[in-house]
Amino acid sequence: MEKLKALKGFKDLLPGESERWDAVASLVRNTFHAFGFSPVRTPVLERTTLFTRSIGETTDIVEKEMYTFEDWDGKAVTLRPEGTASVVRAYLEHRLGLHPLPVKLYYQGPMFRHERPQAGRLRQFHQVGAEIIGEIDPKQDVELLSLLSHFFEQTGISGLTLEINSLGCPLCRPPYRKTLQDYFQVRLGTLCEDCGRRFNSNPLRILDCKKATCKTVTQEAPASADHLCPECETHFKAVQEGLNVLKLPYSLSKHLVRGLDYYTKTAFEMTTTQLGAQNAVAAGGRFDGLVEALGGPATPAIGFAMGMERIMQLLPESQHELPKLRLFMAPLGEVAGQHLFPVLYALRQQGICCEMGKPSAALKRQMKQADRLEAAFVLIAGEEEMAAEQVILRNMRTKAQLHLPLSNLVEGISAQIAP
RNA sequence: GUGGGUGUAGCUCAAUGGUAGAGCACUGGUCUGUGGCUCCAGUGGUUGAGGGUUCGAUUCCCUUCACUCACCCCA
Repeated sequence: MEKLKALKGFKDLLPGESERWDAVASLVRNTFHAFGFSPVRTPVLERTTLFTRSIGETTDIVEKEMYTFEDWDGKAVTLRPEGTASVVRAYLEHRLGLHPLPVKLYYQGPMFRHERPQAGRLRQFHQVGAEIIGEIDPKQDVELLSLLSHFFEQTGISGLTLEINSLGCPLCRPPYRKTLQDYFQVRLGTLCEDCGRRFNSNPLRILDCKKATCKTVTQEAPASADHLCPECETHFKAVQEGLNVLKLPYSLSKHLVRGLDYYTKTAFEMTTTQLGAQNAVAAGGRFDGLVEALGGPATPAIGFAMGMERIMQLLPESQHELPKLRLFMAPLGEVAGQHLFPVLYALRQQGICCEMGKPSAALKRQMKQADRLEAAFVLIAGEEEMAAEQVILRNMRTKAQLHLPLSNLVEGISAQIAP
């Protein structure tokens, strides 16, 4: 029989690692809440058109990476490859724009792209994202970046760089794109094969080609930040000033581009050098045209997404610590076992993490089990103790033992072992 | 989709053209009601799968699959 196993690019999260994910999730909750963001959860399955209209028909994601299939009613549906489109869809569907603007939302959950797995890249991966919808003010850009920066500070991850750029808007991007194509037109011979393709499909992409030969060509290429319309230029300047006021470190990256079509103006990435080729830990930008493109009123917005798997790889070891077992109860014989069983339940109801051994097992064996589970305390209830209406409570670290009466046992235990 | 690397016990890895071993882990004993340490023993592998060469293949060759890294793309 064929061995059953998880699909390529899909991973199980086992005890040990799961707790670390929970810890990061709760850090997300606290941090994002402090910055005024509310959580949303949207379905993982959406109509395919949501993504083709938002991400862009000709992007690689839409063309060859989406898990798309026909639903029972014959309609094309897709496992979401990213989160922003769904959030905007929900924003429009539930008329969240009727709330005071801007609306600030965040989400976390699995995304799906059929790519070849490699370091920091899976087919089911997890993102945490935040969006500010309904406000064009560059202060929103700065607020969002301050959240990003503060969050990573809280994680203890070091060695991150915030890079920013401006991609322009529908007014200044087309002429810039033309300028760029003119520049590359006469240099096509020196570009790599991939860049030859990009020249027509997405000339901006040539700017972040990794090949050395292309890099020498792109070095002198015109930068979008130098070809902005007055509005975009003012906006970009204001963002930089805002970052300076908050003393947030960043660097201007003239050749930073985005993979999804909906981005405008401010674009940014949080990168690391410790993760191999997949060096972006978080990325995002302004998407002032997306809400309208999905059928809503013209509404400016900005957001980012962070890759959970990449964050987990960078998280310092100190964050791995697991909660330990507080109490292990070792009954010797059925009488003790039956007496302790309700006590076990009562202690757990108080939120105390405890386990109980098998009454038929020898004390030595139960002690060993308690040790393996890293129990802080062990409760020993043998025949002698039961006859004397008491139990022994042993502190495993100090080896100190004391007797507790059977009456009011739950209270007696919790008073002794409270952390 | 393209290219490179690697597949031996649950984990980390040895070894040899003559049908496999260690450490860790696990189970038990040493220790008749008190854990960690020591020592001893035990469980555990059709050497990823299929085919070929050979008297004989885990080792050499081919194919395939899986994992992995990189390209592409992207968080």
